[in-house]
Amino acid sequence: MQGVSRHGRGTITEATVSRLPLYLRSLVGLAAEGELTVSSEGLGRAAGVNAAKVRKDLSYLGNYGTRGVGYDVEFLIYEMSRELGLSRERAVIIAGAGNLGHALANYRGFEDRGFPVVAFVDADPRKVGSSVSGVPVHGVDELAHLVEGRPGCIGIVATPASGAQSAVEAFVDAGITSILDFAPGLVVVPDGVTVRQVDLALELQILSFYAQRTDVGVLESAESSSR
Amino acid sequence: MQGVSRHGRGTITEATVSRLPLYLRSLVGLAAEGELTVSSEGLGRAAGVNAAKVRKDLSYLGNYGTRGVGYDVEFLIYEMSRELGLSRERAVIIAGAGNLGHALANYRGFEDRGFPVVAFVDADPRKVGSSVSGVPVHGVDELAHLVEGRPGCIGIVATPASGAQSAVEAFVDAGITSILDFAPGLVVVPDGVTVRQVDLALELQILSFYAQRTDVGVLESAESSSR
DNA sequence: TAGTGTGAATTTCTTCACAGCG
DNA sequence: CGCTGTGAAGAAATTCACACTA
Repeated sequence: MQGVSRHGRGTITEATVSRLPLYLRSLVGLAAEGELTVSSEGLGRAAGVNAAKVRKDLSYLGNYGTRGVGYDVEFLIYEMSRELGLSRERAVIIAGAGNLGHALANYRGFEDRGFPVVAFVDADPRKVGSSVSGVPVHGVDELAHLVEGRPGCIGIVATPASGAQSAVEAFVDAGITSILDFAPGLVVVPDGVTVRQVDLALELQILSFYAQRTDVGVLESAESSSR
Repeated sequence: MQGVSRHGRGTITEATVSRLPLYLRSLVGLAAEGELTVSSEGLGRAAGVNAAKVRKDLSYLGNYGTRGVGYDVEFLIYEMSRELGLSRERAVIIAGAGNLGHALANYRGFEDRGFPVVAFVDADPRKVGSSVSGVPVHGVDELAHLVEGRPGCIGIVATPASGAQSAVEAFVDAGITSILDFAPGLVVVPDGVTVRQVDLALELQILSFYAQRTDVGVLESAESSSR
């Protein structure tokens, strides 16, 4: 992909965008420790990223550093939050009030970071009207109404795989353009809609690949001491 | 990173490794629909990847295709499973028997895809000895014993952020080298240990960035019909 | 003929290295 | 001097395009 065009200077690439939240997380930590400024070196150490990359990434946001000193922690938090669209809260609506949905609704980390879970929607009429950890369960037909007055809210798909495509379509029809999808399988969306998929079993399979290499290494080292 | 060296032909790159499970998922779906062979075009469509990339990725595994025909679905499933180290089950141990841990233990998708959740470990002595959805909760000190006789098993960190580093260390000390980490924050591991981090709030922040671009577009299109 | 396998071209991402500023 | 900001170099990943073959 070719980078995301922007208001200010040139473009921010995908790779950079996906690291900004990482920096933000680290900066908040540094601020909590009372640090007033931080160098690219220091921020890199905190975020697990090398210093040159930090500088290049931050340079996309503007010239916020001071040569010989570093970056002002609070100021950078402010600018980065703005860039990430975190200046205001974004409501989260979860499709699928099952196990995973419950866990997500209970997860404090969302609300804490400005993403309050405001509602479930579920296709099962028996669940509609109930409420889970204080979050009400609505019918899918109420989605448009839920989105109203909550511009820029985010949808989470926590349905079984079979329900994912229709959940996504319901979100899109209701005007939601940012979706986090936990269901395995391909979903098709129109242009202008962003979907990020988190497939947990798929993560385990990737780990399995690397684990196997270790397995082999262990077996090998029983015979020789090869790497 | 520089690619993962291999037994057979050259190397498989990181990017390719992370797509293999995607192909596998699609192939299993195709097999269930009774497809016997599939072209790179068809597999790409099913996996959401372009055909040239599919061919290049698969060529790392070997010359498994037939010109003019495509790939044998069952055979490719077999070879890919082997490559991913899925020929045998890999037990999963979850650190942290909280909300998220519960949801993960209940998630059928793990067991179904060859990753049975065999145990929790938790630092809270009040939880030790109990069991959640049929999965027993052990003390951290029992970890080494749990890993014994389960080579190549995988650890999942589902603790609060504050407990993540020590959970990871406990896993590593017990001989686990593949870890899926749901806690936000940097964890440090020795060489030879693979950690994949899934930070849910971070995913939402990335979505927020793209959502903001849409927001702006909406505001703009109230004045002009740009875009 | 349809579709693989792969060199070569292209694009994207990372890292280097250093001029220049506070 | 210390550290940013950035061109330029390098590496990795993607895409093109086509020779080749079952």
